[in-house]
Amino acid sequence: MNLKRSKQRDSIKEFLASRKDHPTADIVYMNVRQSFPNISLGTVYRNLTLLADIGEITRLRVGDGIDHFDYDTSPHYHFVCSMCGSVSDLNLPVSSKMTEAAKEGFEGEIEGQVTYFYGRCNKCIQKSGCQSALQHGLPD
Amino acid sequence: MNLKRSKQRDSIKEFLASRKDHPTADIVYMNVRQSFPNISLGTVYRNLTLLADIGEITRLRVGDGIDHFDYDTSPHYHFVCSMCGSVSDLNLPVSSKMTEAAKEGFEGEIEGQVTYFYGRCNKCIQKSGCQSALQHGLPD
DNA sequence: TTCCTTGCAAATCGTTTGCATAATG
DNA sequence: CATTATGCAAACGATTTGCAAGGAA
Repeated sequence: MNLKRSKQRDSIKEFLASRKDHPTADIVYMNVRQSFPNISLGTVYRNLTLLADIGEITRLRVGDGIDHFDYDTSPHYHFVCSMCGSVSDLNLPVSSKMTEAAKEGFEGEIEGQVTYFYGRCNKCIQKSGCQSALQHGLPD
Repeated sequence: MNLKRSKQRDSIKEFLASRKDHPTADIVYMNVRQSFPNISLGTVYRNLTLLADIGEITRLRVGDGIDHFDYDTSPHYHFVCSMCGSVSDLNLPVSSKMTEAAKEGFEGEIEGQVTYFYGRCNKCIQKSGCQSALQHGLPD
């Protein structure tokens, strides 16, 4: 399976690299369309999946049913706002202690763990004088 | 929002209580259908959502894009097999240390965290012999 | 010229919802 | 009786896929 460069894929990578939040496929689509008005959603999905498969980006599944994508593939934790759904990086050292602990007495191979934190982001706290009914599908 | 008992809902709860794995809506549907041949998938979804909302069961989102449901609402960790997709309980004490650590220096409210472990379950290890890392998101 | 990539549209998958009818309290 | 729950089917949103045409090596 040999890769051939494409301007669309380059543009998708470039856009992702420019953002510190973690855009969804649709956000990527809307933005890349400004440089490539004819690009299709399918192409965006195909490239995001491909880039994730070869390890150039990370696919984030944070429980809202929508995939988010992160240009930063180094291990770090994420925070998900239950009100607005925004995803951001957390400044918290990554520890493998829990994974190690989980291996104890488990008959099977534990390769890793997924952890994300949820709550209310700063912006939503400040807005919250007015009550927002919009809840995301995160466990309470 | 008053509840009225229904045989279908009882049956769904009963089925869920009988399983230590964490069935999807479809699995619940297929099984409950043996007692209620006319039950619809919609009813199963409606009841699972309702039960999760009132806290009688837990909705599990483990990154496979399919919701799993757990009759056990007490806090505990889960293991997801990357090969067969099965979800099982882990015998690992729940700690809030990570959540506490995450709150440090974060401008926003962290309410909790979601953690699950992944790898290969015992059954899949025995079936797969030597070929190990091949199935893991690598391009074909 | 090979075969990877694209745009487009249709298809898929899990889940939700509108509606008329049935069941519950 | 006033509501809530159901079965059915259609609608939904996110993602994938088949195909013919375009583009890179």
